[in-house]
Amino acid sequence: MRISKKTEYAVHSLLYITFFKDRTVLLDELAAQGISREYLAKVMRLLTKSGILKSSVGVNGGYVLARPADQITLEDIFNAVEGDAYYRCESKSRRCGLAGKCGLTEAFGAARKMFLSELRKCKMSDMMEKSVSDGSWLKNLNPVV
Amino acid sequence: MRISKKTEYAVHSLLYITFFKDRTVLLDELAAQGISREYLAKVMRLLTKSGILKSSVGVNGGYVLARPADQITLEDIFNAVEGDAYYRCESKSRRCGLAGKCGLTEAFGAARKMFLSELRKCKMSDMMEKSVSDGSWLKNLNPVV
DNA sequence: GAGAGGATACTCGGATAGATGCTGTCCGAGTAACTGGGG
DNA sequence: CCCCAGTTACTCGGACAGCATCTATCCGAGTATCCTCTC
Repeated sequence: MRISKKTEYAVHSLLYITFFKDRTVLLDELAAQGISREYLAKVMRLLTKSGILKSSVGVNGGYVLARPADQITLEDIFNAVEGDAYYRCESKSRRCGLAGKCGLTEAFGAARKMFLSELRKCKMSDMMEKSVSDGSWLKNLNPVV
Repeated sequence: MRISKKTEYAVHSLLYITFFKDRTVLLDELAAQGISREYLAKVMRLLTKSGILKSSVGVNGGYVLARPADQITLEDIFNAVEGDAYYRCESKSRRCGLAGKCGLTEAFGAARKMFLSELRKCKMSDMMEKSVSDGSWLKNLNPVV
């Protein structure tokens, strides 16, 4: 449930890839945002494994989106990157007579659902639009052919 | 945003205190659930500072609820215990041209609001009822006068 | 001109180390109620 | 009977160690394309 830097790295890289959607993007290009290259590689692998990206190895390899940007939500990215480990009441492993009957697991489970459903509303294509209209770097980038 | 053990300790202890709402409860009683006494003391202090509990030191000291159990929500407890540190996009500190314009901070902020509003629905008194009706330890406890 | 083999340019993924924050421990300080003795 | 000082029973809060996880680094392995050489 923690939001780590991995998610930030993933989203920014996906924005970049979305911008150059008609060509494969290199890891080095993405790392040029100021992200550790090797660490980013691991994040990209998570996105690839979960089917958000397609990667190809070898010469002319790199990354492309596996599906259109309006079919990728922040929830997809969050799940791919942060995993689905989550809180569970551990009272049973203590001398706690509640033995998980306190309803904590359920309450936090419901809260997580709301959290995720809010992330689901946020599509990659929306973020792309917002970033471009805010006059960000993406606007000024020249495709490095 | 992480849900640590502190929250679990806090909720279970508050349940105990709620059950014996007409007397002060000792730290040792609460720690008897199988929680490190000294660590729990820190959690209790967080709850006291945020106005959920009232504590008194000295002989006959201990803890009591600062307000009725139906006016204490899981959100109150969560905020008191986990604090309000939360995700902020740090792209500015990198060579990232997005400079925080990606909307990540806003998106996760909205998601957090939904998360908290769900926790707000869960009152201490509800959890108390649930725990008792599930035949838990609370039912069998004899007030240690 | 075509096929084979080597060079090149990428990603994959495991091992490892440092940083950070949670968890747990220790201990002295502070405070309020009780107790007992002296006036 | 009353007051005062000492004792006792608590919480407060800082310092510190252990540990898990996140972050970052290193490096060899694997793979696809391209280039060159040979026939």
